[in-house]
Amino acid sequence: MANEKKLDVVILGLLSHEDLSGYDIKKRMDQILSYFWSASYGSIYPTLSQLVNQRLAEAVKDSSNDRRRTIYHITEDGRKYLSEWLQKPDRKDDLHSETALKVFFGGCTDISDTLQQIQAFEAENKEKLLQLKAAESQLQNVISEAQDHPYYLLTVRLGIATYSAWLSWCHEVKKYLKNQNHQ
Amino acid sequence: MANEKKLDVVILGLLSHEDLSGYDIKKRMDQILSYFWSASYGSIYPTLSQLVNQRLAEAVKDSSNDRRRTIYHITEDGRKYLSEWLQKPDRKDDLHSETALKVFFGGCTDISDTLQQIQAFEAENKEKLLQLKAAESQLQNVISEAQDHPYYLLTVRLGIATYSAWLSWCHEVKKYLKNQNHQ
DNA sequence: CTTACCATGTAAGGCGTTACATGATTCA
DNA sequence: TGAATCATGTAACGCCTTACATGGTAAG
Repeated sequence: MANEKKLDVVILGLLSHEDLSGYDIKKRMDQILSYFWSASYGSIYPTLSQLVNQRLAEAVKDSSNDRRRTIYHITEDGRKYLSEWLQKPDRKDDLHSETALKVFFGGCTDISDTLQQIQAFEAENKEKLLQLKAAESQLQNVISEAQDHPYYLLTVRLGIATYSAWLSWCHEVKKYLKNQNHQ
Repeated sequence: MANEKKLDVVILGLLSHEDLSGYDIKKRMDQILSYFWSASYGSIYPTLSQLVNQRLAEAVKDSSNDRRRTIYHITEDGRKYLSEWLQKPDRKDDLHSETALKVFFGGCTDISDTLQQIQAFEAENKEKLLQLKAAESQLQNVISEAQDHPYYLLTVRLGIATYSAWLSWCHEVKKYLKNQNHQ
């Protein structure tokens, strides 16, 4: 099958800007990609070894630091591989939503249960929206300083658009459920 | 680990309305859950066996038809299990977006490549939005006929909200990229 | 008669998480 | 000196998809 695994290109993408350790990569992913991509150490380190085996990245010892630390550097082949992936028309965009599932099957439980789920979902979305708006402001201040910043900003805007839409939906669901509850 | 697998409750949810075969379940999921949940036969059939082993569902032979066909019926334990899951506060809502990834790393390739990705993404979203709006109209016509319809409608509204937001984002990205291209 | 759809199921293998294991360094 | 953070890695295990295997029925 065409490779379903995308962690390799995500890592190459991060390495295309700067050399990073496995630990750094995890941090970057948690900070800036987390709302539409995630990975654990248990997949990051093996993928890094694999990238080295395929000559898409090189392991470089970090001499600037006492700590045991391996930083990785993207190779020319790695850049080519990344760029080919960016040109491939295959894309998959999946939403896996347990909240949607719990609303969908809401008829099987009390309205108050579904209402609680929605309120929790709403709170999470508000929190994430705040974070993304903070990131947006920061990026707008430094937009001209690096070539990649406009792309980061566009991605943040996707997050903002998505969470805003979900928040509106939460209002709609709450309104409906509360109305039902009082009848 | 707390069970990550949710296919069992999805199937129980579908069985809570009507008895279904594995084949029916797949069809239902493709038709009405596909934009926020999916599954293949390779996971549906084993999960059905497992539900029977756990006494959450029963296998019933279908006598109304010549064809070999096993339909499944939810048990009281199954309903209890579903309802407990609906009350549990744990929820996970994940967006896995390769389009976002391709925009994020857009600086590593030509603007025209990213533009193409966005145009394809836009076309897919328009298509899905049309489908959901058709589903919305249908549901609004029969809203009072079954207790679950309002919940289905709310879920469809989530899809509409999400795809509309993504379409607006596509416009924004296109505008930015085209502007860059002409400078 | 052949295409499309109905219908079920298994095996191989990929992908990823969690838990575990280990140990250094920094800061209070 | 103890907690937090830096840092890497493996093993077990779970979940899921794809591909394969099989065969019936309806409609044109």
